[in-house]
Amino acid sequence: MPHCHTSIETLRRRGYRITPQRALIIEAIAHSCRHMTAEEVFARVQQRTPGVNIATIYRTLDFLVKEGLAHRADLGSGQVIYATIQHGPHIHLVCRQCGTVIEADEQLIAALRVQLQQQYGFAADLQHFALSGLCRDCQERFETEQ
Amino acid sequence: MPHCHTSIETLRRRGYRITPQRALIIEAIAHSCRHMTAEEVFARVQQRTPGVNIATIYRTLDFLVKEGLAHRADLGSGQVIYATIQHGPHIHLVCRQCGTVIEADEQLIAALRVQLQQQYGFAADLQHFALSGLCRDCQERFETEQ
DNA sequence: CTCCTACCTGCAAGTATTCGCAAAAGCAAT
DNA sequence: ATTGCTTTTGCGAATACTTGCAGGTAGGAG
Repeated sequence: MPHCHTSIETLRRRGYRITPQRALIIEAIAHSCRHMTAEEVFARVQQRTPGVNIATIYRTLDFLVKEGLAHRADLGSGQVIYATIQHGPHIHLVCRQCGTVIEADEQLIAALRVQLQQQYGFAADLQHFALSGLCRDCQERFETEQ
Repeated sequence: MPHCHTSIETLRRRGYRITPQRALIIEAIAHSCRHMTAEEVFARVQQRTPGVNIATIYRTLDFLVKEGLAHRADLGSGQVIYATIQHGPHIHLVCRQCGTVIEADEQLIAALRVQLQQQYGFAADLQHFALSGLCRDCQERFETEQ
């Protein structure tokens, strides 16, 4: 599994310390084939090394996001998920009525990325982000209702 | 100020009850010229009618978002803001390193809206959403650092 | 291999947000 | 104006997340 080592090397190169806790957390989200909540990361880390504190999980996840080695998406109503940058890029379309999540292709926003960089000098993390809206079914319900 | 009445009428038409609390909260975010945090809405409502509970603020804000009468944006690190749909649409570009927020023009995502509707039948709330990334300065720091 | 120091972590307390339930109050019909 | 049914609210407790601080440890210098 190469990419947790890549992340660790990147952090070392930037002058951060590699603690057992950080290694465990990086490994946890790298090996998960899906996104994980903070609580799920905590459970997985606990399994291998009990005693790691939940505050460390939150701090380290935020730290990895800040360093660009993980992504954070707020799906609304308390659902916050984390994933490594190696996960195939995609968009979460979250219905604000029924909560359904559709995963859309990232190609849709390739043009947006370029424009944001050119016009605002902003390098957007568009690999893994959430959009709120209404799914097809809920749109229909809304129309008939009112 | 017409648009808080519009929101109230919409809710009534959909069969929801108009309580004094709801009216106050709708008025609060409608009259604010900026986005507000839940705490700011609470403060403003308290000013006029002490006794409204903070849980009601959270519940009502979520309710308004679900009904499409307000928007919610998570700017990261605990910053969650709400705004009415009447606010001019725009994108928040939030730097994940330094926290700076740039407000970008909504025109950039007009095409995306159409594509999401056509390909996924999804009506995205693109009037007021947040994107995480790196601002120009932090990109430069990253490049020189490593 | 040991020391040193700044960076990290654990702990416990603090803040933000949500939930369950009983009481209160819209509003439609009478 | 009153009744009745259902939705909302307030309250307190539970959960989710953050912060301050003191002690622990990674990793460079000697």
